[in-house]
Amino acid sequence: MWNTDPMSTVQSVERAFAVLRCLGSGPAGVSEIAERTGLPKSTVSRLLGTLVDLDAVTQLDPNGAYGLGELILDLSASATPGRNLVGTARPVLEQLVEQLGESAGLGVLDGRDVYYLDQVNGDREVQVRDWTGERVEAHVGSAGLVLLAFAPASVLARFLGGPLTSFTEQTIADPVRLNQRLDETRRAGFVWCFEEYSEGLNSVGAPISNSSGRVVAAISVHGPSYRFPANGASAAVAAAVVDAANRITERLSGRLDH
Amino acid sequence: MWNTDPMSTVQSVERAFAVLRCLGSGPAGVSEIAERTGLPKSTVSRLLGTLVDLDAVTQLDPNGAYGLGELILDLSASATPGRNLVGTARPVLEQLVEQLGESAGLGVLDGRDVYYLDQVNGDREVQVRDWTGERVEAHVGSAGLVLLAFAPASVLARFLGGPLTSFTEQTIADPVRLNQRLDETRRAGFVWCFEEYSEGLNSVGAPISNSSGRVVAAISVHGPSYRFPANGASAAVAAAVVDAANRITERLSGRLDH
DNA sequence: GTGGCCCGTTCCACGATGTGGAACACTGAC
DNA sequence: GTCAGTGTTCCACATCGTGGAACGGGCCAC
Repeated sequence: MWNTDPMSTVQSVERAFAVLRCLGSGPAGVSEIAERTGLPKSTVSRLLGTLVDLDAVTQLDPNGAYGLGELILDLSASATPGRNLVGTARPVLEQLVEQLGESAGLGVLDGRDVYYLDQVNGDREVQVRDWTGERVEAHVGSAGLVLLAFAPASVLARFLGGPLTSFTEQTIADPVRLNQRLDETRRAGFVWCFEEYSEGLNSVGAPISNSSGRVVAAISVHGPSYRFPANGASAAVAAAVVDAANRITERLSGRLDH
Repeated sequence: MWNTDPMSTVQSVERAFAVLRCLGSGPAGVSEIAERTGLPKSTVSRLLGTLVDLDAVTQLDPNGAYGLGELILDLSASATPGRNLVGTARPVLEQLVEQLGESAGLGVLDGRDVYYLDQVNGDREVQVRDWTGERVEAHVGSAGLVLLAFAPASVLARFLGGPLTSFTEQTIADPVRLNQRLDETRRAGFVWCFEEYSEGLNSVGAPISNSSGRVVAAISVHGPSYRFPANGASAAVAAAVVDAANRITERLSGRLDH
């Protein structure tokens, strides 16, 4: 490894990528990777364990070969120009806001929080403030609930084993009740939140999947509880949000571009 | 981060992937990534620098946003089932061997060496032995020369700045002459080696590109110098090898599968 | 023009983390 | 059963990654 950079680099990261590059040629075992990279077997084994944890690598059979994992495909979907999440979702959010009259946002799961990547605001005088760049605990918002509902079982188990903060009297902070709710969310494909994060704030969220079929983001529409959802309109609103999410999903997988 | 693994993982690698996942949502700057990952800006900057070095990340503008780099696309081409290099190349190598009667191999650049991933052997009594799983310094074989010729300028500069071993009287171990030779190789799209690694061993190599257009491997055909290439046959043999390499290239990009 | 705020980059003392040799468990061939 | 190969795990230790702080640059308001 010839490092001509004036600034030092992180050796462990370089080594991990050396391992990944080996796997880029096809499945390989610990010994072959060790031979090719010049690293000790124990180091390779530990790096592979880390990469498996991250889903960047998958173990093809126990005590056997490793191959590249789903995360690489996930990331590559975004590395393709024109296919990044924020840019793809933006026009769809704009249409949704025009259709429903309320603000719409885009969020991703980040640790125990939803991180809001983008938001398109309605033009009413009373509206939900912009959350772009902010984070909220995942269990108190519709985007977060959707992301939890479709998260891998290990992620969800960890989340439910951690602290659940109550923000209002409506917050569901009991892990058993929350887990049941996530079951329902998975079945319905969307979820409504009624004043669980903040008094007077309602929202509905639906999942966005990438080209591998993994839920990687969620959109939500939120408004003041005194008018959102309008009486009898919650099913239609939810359907519009699910439809918008599905459109983003299809754009991410490239089907609508052909 | 909830690590339920009995064995520890490599924190630096996890952090690097946390950064990559942020960029999976769209371009972002150091401060945003720092906010989202909870890491200090200096750590994020250094990780990004490392990832840029590795081509996993690209800096979209100086003092600005970063995005995912080509390496992710490179890797994803192999993560897609049925698209790994060795499996894709194998049948083409078999046809080539049947056509030319000599052994054909597949190699990748690995440090200063070619690493031979696969080889299909001819059925003659006198043949070149199998090099699968072995490595040879890149400048003494046709596969290695092709890989050097099409390597990024920084990789080539480093290589030429390092020691060049002579194996035979024919070996070109002078960096200036070698560099000229690589120019010619780039123009021709293939290269012949005559007894430069071992007396009595000739070979011809051509590059394989992935779907991003990067040269990621090379194939070579090698035989005993007393019969390979046959008199007046070098151009036809080279053309067959280039044609086979191009077929592999097209299969890797998925065009022939449609 | 100046100052404040933001951005990303670089430095360096130090301790936290990654290391790699060795032991271990498993598998398959003879 | 033995041996040679595989991949996994452990742990003392030293090397490497860290993060606060300084820095330079750009932008905007006054």
